[in-house]
Formats: sequence, structure tokens, C-alpha cells
Amino acid sequence: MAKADVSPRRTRIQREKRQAIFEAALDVFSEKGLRGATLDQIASAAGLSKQNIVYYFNGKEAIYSQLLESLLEEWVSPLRDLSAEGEPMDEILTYVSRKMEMSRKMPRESRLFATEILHGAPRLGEMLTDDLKTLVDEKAAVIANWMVEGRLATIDPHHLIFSIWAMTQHYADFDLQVQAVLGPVRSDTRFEDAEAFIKHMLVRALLP
Amino acid sequence: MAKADVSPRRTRIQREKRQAIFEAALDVFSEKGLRGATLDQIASAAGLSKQNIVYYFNGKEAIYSQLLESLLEEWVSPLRDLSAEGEPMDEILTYVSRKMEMSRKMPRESRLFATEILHGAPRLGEMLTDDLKTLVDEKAAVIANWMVEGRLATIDPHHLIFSIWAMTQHYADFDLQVQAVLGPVRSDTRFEDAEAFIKHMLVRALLP
DNA sequence: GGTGTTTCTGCACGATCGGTCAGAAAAAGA
DNA sequence: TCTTTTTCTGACCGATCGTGCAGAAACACC
Repeated sequence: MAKADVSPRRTRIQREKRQAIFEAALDVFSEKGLRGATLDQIASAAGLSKQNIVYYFNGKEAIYSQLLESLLEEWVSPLRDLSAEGEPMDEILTYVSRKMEMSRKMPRESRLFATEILHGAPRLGEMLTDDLKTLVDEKAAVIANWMVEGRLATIDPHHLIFSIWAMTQHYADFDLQVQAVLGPVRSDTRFEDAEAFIKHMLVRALLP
Repeated sequence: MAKADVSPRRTRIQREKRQAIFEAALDVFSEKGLRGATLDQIASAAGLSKQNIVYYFNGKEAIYSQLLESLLEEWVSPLRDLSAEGEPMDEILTYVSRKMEMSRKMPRESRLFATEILHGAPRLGEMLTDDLKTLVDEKAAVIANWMVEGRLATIDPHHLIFSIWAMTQHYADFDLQVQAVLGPVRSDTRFEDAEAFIKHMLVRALLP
């Protein structure tokens, strides 16, 4: 589907500049959205001229699409790493830890995906119904199996995964609201507190 | 602050047209965002001309701001109705029910607020740090008191509220992803299943 | 140093969008 | 009915934005 570069052969300058553009685009797109962002803003943030941006990417949409695509694999890696071989509760709590770490360290990526899905995800489309669904179904089956074995309490594995997504990503996507409500005093430990809270809830819900 | 109409005196036509514009704007803004939406799209959706839209509102931003403001009170009403006089578990589960009902019946409003906060909420600002913080602090205190009285297990009330926001709104804001993952088969009961799941988790977490 | 390729810029076009304004049309009030 | 106010429209403007293109500048290779 992706008409991606048939020749991934890139010069040093191409690699550097493309990376700089990606970094700048992540900044601008995550803050303003696809339509709110302008090529000038991205160019300025990348320290390049607008025309030079167009030289490396065929237009604004191309940057956006390729940026999304380049981030997708890392974005779902925590779930992919959830292993059927591990200790059930450990695996799930590790998953929560990694998701919270991403909310802390990659809020721009979280907001980028959130905005995309929120607005219809025209650029993800099959990625959701195919790849993501397959991955989630597979991991849900692993969790369901743990429940059958009596190693976890029985709850719906799909909604369990949804609830982990929701709670962890909430602290990235809605960080502004969280900070506004918590105030400056309690806000300095909000990520640690949130992680402890989520894990506490999940342990209570999942202990056999 | 709001230079809102000093005279709320409105003719019948004004009321009807303003309402039609609000309805159309909610459609367009929730789908495309503030910058992605155009006056022509709103006008077309409202069955009016672009100039007529400008006649009733002073520009696009004004529609957006007044729309947000007009929805805010209803949006937080479920939390406002959480009563210290009620039975603790009932009150919290009723709150979840009402939030899920809003995700089901008011997804446009949910996405509108989500996008606004996600992108910095320049139009809410003090509304969050003042009104919302006050409301949440007040209700968190109510819940904390229930815990002191031994009527609920002790967990952090603020993060409890955040987790309810996150889980319930997830099914509105990320409905596309939820549907993609669940598939058409399981998706028809997704709201009922989600509500049951969330309540189950909260009961487990909150039972003394 | 010469040559071909890659990288970058100046210029400018066309499209879109938000907003203005005079005046027409419709409604309300007398 | 006549007048006043409200409502609506057509024409248009300035600004912004994405994009194309010719050619300059920088670079790589021999």
C-alpha cells in the first residue's frame, strides 16, 4: 500500500535532514494537528526553508503520513512484548510501567496518535482493523488463557487492554487538565502516583 | 471577560438560527477541529450562507468559544451531581453510568473537549484551574471522607476520578479504534460490556 | 580541476479562507 | 399602509498556504 521509497538508499545529508524534519514535524503536528500546522512552522522548527522541506518530502501530508508510520511500531511495542511465558501479573504490570513511561517521555507521540484516531484516522485505517486488531486479539488470548489456568481473576481481556490504554494515555493526552486539577503542589509526583494507582487497581481486579 | 451579549433578549429567529449554527458547528468542529473546520462547512451544515453565519456570530472563533462554553456545564454535571448524602458505591457507580451514557449519546461533545484540551485548551484556561479544580477537589474530599468512614477502600480520590474520566471517555474519543479492535461481532454490545467492565473493576477496587 | 549529481533558494502562481460592506429583502412595529 | 428594524445576500478584498519550477549553490566523484 505504502508507495514508500523503493530505494531506502539515502545519503548522509538525506538521513540528517529527514530526521530533523521528522523531529520538527512531531513538535508542530502534535501541538497543532495536521491542518493547524503549516509548512513554514515545520521548516522554521527544523531550521530549513519551506521549499527545502518539499524537496525531501512530497508535501505536508507525506510528512505526516510517514511520521505516523515511522512511530507506529515503537508505539505498540510494549503490548507486543507482553509475553505468554512470563508471570501473568508481572507481565501486565510491566506493560503498565512501559505505557506510563511512554506517557511521560513521549507525550507528543501520544497526542499525535490520539488526534489522528479522534479525527477518523484516515491514514491508519487498515492498520487498526488488521495489524492492531491481530495484535490485541493475540495478547487478549494470552491473558484469557492465564485466567482459564486460574492465574488471574476472570475479566474481559479486551476491555482490560482498553482500560490500560485509556488510563495510561490519559496522563499524556490530558496532562494539561490533570495538572490544572492537581495543582502545582501535588503535580510534581503525578506520574508516579498515577502509575501506583493504576497498578493498585489492576492488582485488585486481577488477583484470583 | 466574555464580552457576551449584554442583552440576552433574542428574537425567535435569532434563537432558531443560533441553535442551528451551534448544532452544525458541533458537527464540523468535533470532526475537523477548530482550524480544520471552515465557515463554509458550518454554513452548509446549518443550511445558511457564510455571511449569515458571520451576522450571528463575530467570526469562527466566537462560534467555537461560545459553543464550548454552552456545553461545559452539562459536560461536568454528572460529577456535580455526585452527592455526599448518597450511598458511596451507588454514587460512584451512578457517576460511571452517566459518564458512559454521555460517551454513547454525546460523542461529538466528548471529542470536542478532548481536542481542545489535547491542543492546549487556550479557550478554557482558568475554567480548568478554577472551576473544574474546585469541583474535583470538592468531590474528591467527599470520596475521601467515605474512605475515612470505612465505607470505601482507601485509594487516591483524584486519580480515581481521572481513571473514570479516562476509561469512560475512551469509548467516545477512541471509538474508532475500539470498533476496529473488537470487530463487528463483539462491537454491538461494546458500551454495555465496557460499562459492566469498568463498574466491576471499580467495585473490586473500592469495596472496603 | 572538471563534471555530474545532489541540495537548496528565489520567485511566483493558484486556491482557499476569514472577514467586510453596501444594499436588497423580509419581518416587525406604528 | 408606512416606517423602522432585523435579516440576508452578492461582490469583493487581503492574507495565508501549499506547491511548482528554473536555476543557483554545494557537494561527490574521477
